[in-house]
Amino acid sequence: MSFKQELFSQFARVGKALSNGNRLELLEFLAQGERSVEQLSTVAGLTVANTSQHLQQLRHAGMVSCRKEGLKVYYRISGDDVIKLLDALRAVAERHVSDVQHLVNTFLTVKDDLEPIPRSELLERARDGLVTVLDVRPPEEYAAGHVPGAVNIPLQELEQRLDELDSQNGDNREIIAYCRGPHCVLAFDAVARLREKGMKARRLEDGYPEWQVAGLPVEKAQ
Amino acid sequence: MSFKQELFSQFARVGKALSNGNRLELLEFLAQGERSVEQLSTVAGLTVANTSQHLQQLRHAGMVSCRKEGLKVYYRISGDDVIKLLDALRAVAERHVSDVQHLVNTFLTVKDDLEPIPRSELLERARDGLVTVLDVRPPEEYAAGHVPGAVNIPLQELEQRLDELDSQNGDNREIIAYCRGPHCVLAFDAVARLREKGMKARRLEDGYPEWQVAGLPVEKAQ
DNA sequence: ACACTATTCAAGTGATTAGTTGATTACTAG
DNA sequence: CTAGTAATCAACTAATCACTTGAATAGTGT
Repeated sequence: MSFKQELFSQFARVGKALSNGNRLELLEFLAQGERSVEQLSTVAGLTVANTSQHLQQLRHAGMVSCRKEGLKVYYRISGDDVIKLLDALRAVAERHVSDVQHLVNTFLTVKDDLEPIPRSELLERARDGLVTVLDVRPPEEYAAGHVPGAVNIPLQELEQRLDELDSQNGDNREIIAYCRGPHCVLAFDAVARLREKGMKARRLEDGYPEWQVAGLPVEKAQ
Repeated sequence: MSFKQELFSQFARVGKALSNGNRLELLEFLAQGERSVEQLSTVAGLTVANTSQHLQQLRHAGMVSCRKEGLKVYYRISGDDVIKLLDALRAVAERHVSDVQHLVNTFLTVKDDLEPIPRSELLERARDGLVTVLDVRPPEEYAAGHVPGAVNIPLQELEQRLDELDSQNGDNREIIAYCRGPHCVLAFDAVARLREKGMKARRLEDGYPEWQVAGLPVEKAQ
């Protein structure tokens, strides 16, 4: 096999890693931060073994790295260039694949007004990795329990820590902010400030307590 | 099938297009400019039928478009975002896949003791008349577009046409060679041969497609 | 040593993919 | 109309891939 062919088939190895919808979904979740195999398997709706196999393919393509801590193995995206690659892929897909355009238009932009988003809808979208969820309460309250996958940035620190949101928020996804409850002003404020910065932001219809009481899944600091 | 899965499997369609070495090679050639199916099949060493099938897959993924003129069908990259995607793929492959690093090191950087020159720097120096720019691609590709002021001498003819370069190159100015892309071996080869002749030669960091996409000026045969 | 958990490995099945071959379509030139 | 060319289509084989299942490994807590 010639050098050229050898080289192209190595590139194709990275391409192969991107050739399966489930793997792309895993990558999207990993783009949010480090996750264990089990977390990934539940969130993607795959068996643990299957998830493990996909993760190993990604690892062989050099797109993710992992670290063992006790029983668990935590996977993470292995570099910013991988995020850039995923964004480039999305850009091509959105621009050229008409079906994607149709899907995105139907499901996203129609509902993209100023009104707050209901809990039920947030859950789906957050699980699908389509939105970034922002918890603007103080760290102690966040630690005691929060919407799964939510990023915690207290309102006072929002301006300084905008970059953190940006990095989690590759292609200007919508940010959904929530706080203590439907009459807590923290989230209103946060949305207003994010919109000033040109980001897409909306408020969750109500706050964490309502979420919890509704029996929706929560995450806690350990 | 859920919206989420639908969306990811559409993205995966683009990923699939990148999952085969022959298709990546076809894309590299198409990044130089429009090509007929037959041209592509000979250059990639595939049968015409096979090439046609690969091209159709690329078309369904929205990465190439085509145009029929008489008997021939000419394919082309369907947008700059596709070039960016290919570069992002290359970047990830280079940085993370150890085999690629090994291949590149073995075949390329050994021959490249002096650092390649970045695009931005070349533009200034060429404008100041400090360097001679050498395009070692075949004449057809050169005609379709090239770096302004570049001299076109295909690699095979380099030895015979050294005098042309000399005449353009009064006081032993530096020669900057470029070709199809950062992994195209043509420019490496050219630099090696020029150095054997005692000339000062370096390689442009990447190739014509990247130059073009970067929005830098290009020249075309009329 | 024991049970228990998170992950990986190994083997198998059905689906998908790459490539070959020969026929078919669309167009041009005589 | 006929011969010839460029590309595509259709049918097929071998290889690869996604996913499942059950067993194996590695680390924790008792």
